[in-house]
Amino acid sequence: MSNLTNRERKIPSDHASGSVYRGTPYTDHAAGVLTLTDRYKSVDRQIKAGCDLFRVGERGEGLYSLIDGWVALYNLLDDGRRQILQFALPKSVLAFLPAHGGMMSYGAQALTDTVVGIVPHEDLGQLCRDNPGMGMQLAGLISQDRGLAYDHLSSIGRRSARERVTYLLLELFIRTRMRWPGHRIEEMHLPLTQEDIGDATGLTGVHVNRVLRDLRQDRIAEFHYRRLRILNPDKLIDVAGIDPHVALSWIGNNACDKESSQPQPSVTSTPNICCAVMPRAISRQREAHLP
Amino acid sequence: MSNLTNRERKIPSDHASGSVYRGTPYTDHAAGVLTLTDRYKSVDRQIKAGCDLFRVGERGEGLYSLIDGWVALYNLLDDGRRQILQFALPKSVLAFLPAHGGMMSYGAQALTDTVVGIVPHEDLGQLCRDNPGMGMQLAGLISQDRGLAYDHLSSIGRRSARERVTYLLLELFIRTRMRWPGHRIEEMHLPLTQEDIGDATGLTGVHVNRVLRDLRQDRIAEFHYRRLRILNPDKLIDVAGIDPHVALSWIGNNACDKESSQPQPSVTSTPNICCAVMPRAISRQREAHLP
DNA sequence: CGAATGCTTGAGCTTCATCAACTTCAGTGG
DNA sequence: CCACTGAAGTTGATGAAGCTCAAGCATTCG
Repeated sequence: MSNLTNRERKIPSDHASGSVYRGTPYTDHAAGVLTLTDRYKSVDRQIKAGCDLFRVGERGEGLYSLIDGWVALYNLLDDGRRQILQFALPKSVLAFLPAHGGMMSYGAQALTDTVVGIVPHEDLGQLCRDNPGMGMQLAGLISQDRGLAYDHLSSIGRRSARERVTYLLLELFIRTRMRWPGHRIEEMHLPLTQEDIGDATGLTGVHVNRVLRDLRQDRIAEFHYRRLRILNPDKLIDVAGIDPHVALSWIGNNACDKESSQPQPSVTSTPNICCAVMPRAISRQREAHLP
Repeated sequence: MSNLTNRERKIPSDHASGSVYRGTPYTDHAAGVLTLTDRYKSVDRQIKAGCDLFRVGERGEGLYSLIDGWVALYNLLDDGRRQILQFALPKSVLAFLPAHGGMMSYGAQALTDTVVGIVPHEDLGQLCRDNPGMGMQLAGLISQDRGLAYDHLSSIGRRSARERVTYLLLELFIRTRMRWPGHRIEEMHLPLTQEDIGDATGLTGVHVNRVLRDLRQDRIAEFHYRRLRILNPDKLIDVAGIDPHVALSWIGNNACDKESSQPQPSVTSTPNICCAVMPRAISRQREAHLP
C-alpha cells in the first residue's frame, strides 16, 4: 500500500520494560487514564520488535495506549529521510483519533516487543460519559506530550550536536528512571541504535557516533550497542543544558492534588533534578579524569 | 524575577485579525471548546504587540484561549537562543494547566495586539461537569497542536533551509487562509520579522534572508517587511515538500460528524491542497520565468 | 525628517553531512 | 565450539550548508 521502510530488528531480551504494573510513584494523569482505558479497550495487541504498530495515512482505530514495551513515533519524508518524534514508554498514549475517518499523521514502530491497548472510537463516547473527569485527564496527558515535542523542537532547532545527544540521553534516562525507580542505573538498557538517536536528534548516525566517542573520551557517558553508562551525571546535565523545570515536566509534575497556594520557590531557584534522580553513588563513582 | 528578553515591537495596524467571529467554515473542535470557554472565562485580557502573555516558570492560571491576534509560543535557552514553537492564531488554546501549581513550560509573546480569554483552574472542573464532551474536544484540540509540533520537528530535523522556510510560509498561508476565507491573498500580512522566521525554523535571520532572496529570484514567493506574496503556489508546494495529509490536518480534518465508513481515497491519492486553498487566479497570475 | 528597527550583502569560518572502507558484535547453524 | 552472516559501530577525507561578524541600506513610525 505504501512504500514505507520497515527495518526489522533483533532486540536483546533483557530490556527494562518488564514490571509495568507497580504503582506509579508520582502523581499524574497516566494512572487514571490508563486504568480506565484498561476497562474499555477491546483487545491487547502484541507487536514484535521492529514492526510498525501503525503507519502514516492509515485509518486510526481510536485511542492507542502503550501497555508494555518501547515505541518510536516517527515521520518519513518522501525521499526516505526519517524523523523520530518521540520515544514512548509504557503508560503513554500513542495516538488519539476521536472520530471515524481520521488518519494517522505519523507512524509508530516497536523498538522492543510491545503490547498495545486500543479503545475503539465507538466506545470513547461511553467511556467519556461514564467518567466525566476522563476527558480532562486525557487532555492533560496529551498536553504533556506536546510539551515534550516542544522541548525537542528547542533542542533540534537551537542546540549543537553534542548538546542534542546528551539532552536525549538524559531525557531517556530520567524518563525510564521515573517509570522503574527500582532499577539500577549504572548501566541501563536503551533499545536504540545510534542511527535511531540520529533520527531523533536531526543528525546522521555517523555524526552521532563521533559525538558519543567524544562523550566517552570526556568520561561523561558511554553508549554502545544499546547500553548506556552514565559516568559523570553532573557534567552530563551541564552539557545537555537542561532546564530543571523541563526535567520536572518529564517526571510529571502536574501536581493534581496540590491545592495549597503557598508560595513555591521562584523561577530562578533550580529544582535539583540531579539529586532527585541520580543516586549519589554514581556521582562519586568516578571522579572524572578531565583534561 | 527572570532575565527574559522582551523585544518590543511596533506592528502595523492592518493585520488580518479583525473579524474573528464569523462562523468557522470547517468542522473542528475549536468551535465547541471556544464557545464554551467563552461562557466560563473570567475576563478578557488585552495585550499589546510585543509584550509577553506569560513566561516560562510563571504559575499558570488555567486554560488560555486566544480570542484575537497573533501569538508566538517560544522557548529560551540559557544563553539567549530562542526557539519559536508555534504561531498561534485566534481560536487556539495557548496553554492548558489543569491544576494549581503547574508552571508554564514555555513563553507566549504577542505579535500583534491580542485578546486572551482565561478559564481559571477552579472553573475548569465545573465546565467539565456541565459539558461532558468538553474534555474530549479539548483533548482533540491539544492533540492537533501536538501534530503541528511533530510536523515542525520533521521540518527542522530533516529538511534544508530552503525547504524549512517555504514550509513555514506555506503553513502560515494555509492556516490563515482557513481562518479567514474571505481575505484576498495575493499579498497577505504576516506579522513576523525574518528573525522570527529564523527562530521558528532553527536558522539565523541572516540565512533566512538569503533563502528569501533566492525564493524571490526564483519567482516563487516574496516576503518583505511583514508582507508575503506567493508568486508560484505550485512550485512553493513542491519546494516545501508538503505531504497533503499534513496540510489537511492544519485545516482541521478531524471529521467529527463524518460517521460514514465508505472507503475514502487511499493513502497514495493526494488530496489537492493547492486546489482547495489557492485560487486559480494566482496560479495563472504568473507563468514563472524560470531558468 | 530623524531615529529605530529591520533588511541586505560579503568574507571567512565552523559544524555537520557524505562517501567509503573497515571493525566489532550478536545471532545462527554447523 | 567455531565459522559464518548481517547488522551496527568506527574512522578518515572531503565538501557543502549554514553561522558569525561587520558594514551599509531601506522602511516604518513618531
